[in-house]
Amino acid sequence: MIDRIDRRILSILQEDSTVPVAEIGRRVGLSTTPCWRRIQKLEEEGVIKRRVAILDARSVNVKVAAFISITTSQHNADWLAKFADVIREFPEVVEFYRMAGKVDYLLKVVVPDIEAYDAFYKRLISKIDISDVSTTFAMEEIKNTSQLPLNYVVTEKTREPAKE
Amino acid sequence: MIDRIDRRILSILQEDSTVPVAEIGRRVGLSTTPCWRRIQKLEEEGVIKRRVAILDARSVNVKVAAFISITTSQHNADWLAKFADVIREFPEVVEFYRMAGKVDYLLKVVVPDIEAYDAFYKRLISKIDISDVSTTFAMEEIKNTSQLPLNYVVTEKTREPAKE
DNA sequence: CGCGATTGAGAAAATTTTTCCCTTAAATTT
DNA sequence: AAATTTAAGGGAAAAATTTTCTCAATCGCG
Repeated sequence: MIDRIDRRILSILQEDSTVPVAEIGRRVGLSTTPCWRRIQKLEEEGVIKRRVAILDARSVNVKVAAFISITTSQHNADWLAKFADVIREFPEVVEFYRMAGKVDYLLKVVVPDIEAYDAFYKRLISKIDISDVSTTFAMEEIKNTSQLPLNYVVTEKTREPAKE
Repeated sequence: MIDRIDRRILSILQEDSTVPVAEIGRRVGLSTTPCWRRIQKLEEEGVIKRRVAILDARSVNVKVAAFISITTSQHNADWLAKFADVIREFPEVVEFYRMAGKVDYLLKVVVPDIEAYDAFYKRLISKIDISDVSTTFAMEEIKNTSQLPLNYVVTEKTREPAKE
């Protein structure tokens, strides 16, 4: 079970995973070893999934983000499995959800520009047969974070009321 | 300018930032020092924005993702600035875009369940006056990665044709 | 009360990052 | 084409950090 100290550790690592364990320990009031063990445990339990470098979209030339809403008449597991496999092949697709409601699937795609989007789109529909598609483009990215809110974490005995 | 080696380094770090510099060097055919210097440079230039821990949404009790489409009659910079500030306060909002087309803004929000979504929604509309809102829920997260495609990176002299 | 079980701490070992100094290769100037 | 600067790589050593090991304190509970 995650406790308050774990939560603070997670908060720090979500923000910046380069801070040394000793420093994390200092901030949460622990010495290096127990702090290190907690982090280790959080990794083993899968609470921490991975540690990654976050790149600047502009620098890697993907300045345009598009959201693609897909509605399909196909609703069986096989079709979805195939669809999912195809999608996973495209590195441009950074998010992919099955949705409730009118739209069946939602994709977030990143590409350099509109032309590249069009090229991507053609490749996509050539690979898989989808009936109804609609795309909207993001003009401005106001917020985009990998940090999940930690105020809903179930800690020892008490559910905390919302508060970061 | 980013070259092929840099791109391979970025690819490795995007996937797993815990691999030692010496090992990265080995994989890209460099010794530790020049590899380390390249990484340093990529950080200074802002190509690498940060290094973070990615948490498991389930483990931190945010099992539901919702997309909120907002249409407003307000279209001036002041209103947007205020709106953006309000939104940034909510840790539940992990993405926030200004869109082209019918919908003005798109938010991605993560919460534990539908009730929590409703509570969030009430807090949101109490803080800011928005006219037209529509929410759709993700039933299944099929793909969600922080890894940007690197096939569009402009490397020395030649633009690479699409190929991961 | 005592007895595991859990959690924390300090010191030391192992690994990794970072610095320093030197060599090579490429580019630029004359 | 020679000379000179500039950029990039490499090895070894220093510094910092992670990881292991051993031991002490604390807590829950029969």
